Amino acid sequence: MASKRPVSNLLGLAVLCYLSEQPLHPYALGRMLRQHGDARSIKFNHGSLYMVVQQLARAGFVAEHETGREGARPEHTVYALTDAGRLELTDWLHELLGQPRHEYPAFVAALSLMAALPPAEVAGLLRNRLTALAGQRAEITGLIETSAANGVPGLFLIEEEYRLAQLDTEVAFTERLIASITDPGTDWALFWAGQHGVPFPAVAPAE
Amino acid sequence: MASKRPVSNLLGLAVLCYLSEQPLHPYALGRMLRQHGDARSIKFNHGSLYMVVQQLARAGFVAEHETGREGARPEHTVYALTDAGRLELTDWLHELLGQPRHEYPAFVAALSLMAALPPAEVAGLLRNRLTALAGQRAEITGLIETSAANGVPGLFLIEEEYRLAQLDTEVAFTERLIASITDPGTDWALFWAGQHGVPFPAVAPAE
DNA sequence: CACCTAATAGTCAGATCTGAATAATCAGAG
DNA sequence: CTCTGATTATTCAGATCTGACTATTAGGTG
Repeated sequence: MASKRPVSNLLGLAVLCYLSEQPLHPYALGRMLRQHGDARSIKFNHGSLYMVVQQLARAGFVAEHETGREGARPEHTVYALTDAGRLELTDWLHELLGQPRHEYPAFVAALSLMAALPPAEVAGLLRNRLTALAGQRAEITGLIETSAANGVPGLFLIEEEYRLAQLDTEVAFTERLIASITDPGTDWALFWAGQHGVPFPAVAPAE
Repeated sequence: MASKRPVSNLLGLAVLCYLSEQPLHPYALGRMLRQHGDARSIKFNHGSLYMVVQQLARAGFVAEHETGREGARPEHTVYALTDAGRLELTDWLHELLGQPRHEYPAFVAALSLMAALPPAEVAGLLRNRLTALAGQRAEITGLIETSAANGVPGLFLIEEEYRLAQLDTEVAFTERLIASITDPGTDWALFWAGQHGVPFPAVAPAE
């Protein structure tokens, strides 16, 4: 389903969204993304933007609106949303909001392979992680507070609230994990210690 | 930092990890990944595997060990970890465990753009999401239980525990969000309703 | 024993992404 | 008034990824 979309890059969704307001040229789209803070939620890359707009145009979701220049600035091409584009926008949002998709965060990968390091080392690294997470947390709460103070409605900060919630969960999980590793009472701490040097035992998998 | 690595694909990390045990050929690596359940944590693609092994070889992290055949099966090339590869493995794991990196989950993107849909629609979609999340939750708990019953040590299931924690947080967040949307008492519900038709107001950003 | 399905092993064209480069203009320092 | 650095606007080569394709063999079924 997800891969059946002619444009899969989420940057494309943002483009459709902004163009649903008014026609714009790629560079202006990039500016909006940065100003609105949506670049924090959607991976933004100057090059990719032009790429994605091109893809959207090929798929018929956007069309060249006019090509001109403003003042003495370089020439630019303004794109506008098509009807197909408007449909794609709502359909895409429906999919993303309605059905969770399996994802692959880097930390999950690291957790699944961490047995390759000795336990004490992992515990130390996780402690470093905790301080870095505290920094991230401060950044987000700061952003939320200053935004609220500037009168930005809460509606435009939900993604940060979500991130904050996930962050707190990660902190709690990491603390528990460190405790499990350092506490010699748990069963797998000794298993791990015994195992080391042979990181992956031939354990029969579930199925 | 992260982008300075000659091989950035996390599949490469898994390859280094498995090869730290014993030399293997790409197809066998893929089998391990699936059997160990690590394919749930690391995006796995048949084609990418050969790609990544090639990249690792070019970077000097793995080297051709021998090339032969087993039984009447097609010929295959076995790769082994080099010293540089072993260093890269530990360094990479250190980075991933020690420092969180900013990521871009699809749901975050959707949240930041959901204002483009009318609030009632979003609430309905989020309710769908909740049932799907319950399904995912059941899948994970099932996997953890059967694995534990089969004697797989907890150490090899932490990534699922992490996912579970994040999932629960997402459920709680989604429930709260639905409540905020449907409750007419919140400030931004009416803001949203009033705003619709003009999805993105010209709100002055924080900085 | 003929047939079908699944597993084994790998290749490759085409799509996509990234980061760097280009080039012009504006705003402010000195 | 000229130099510097930031902003505007876009392009593109090279790296990377994906999904589909080839080809062989093992194992089971009727």
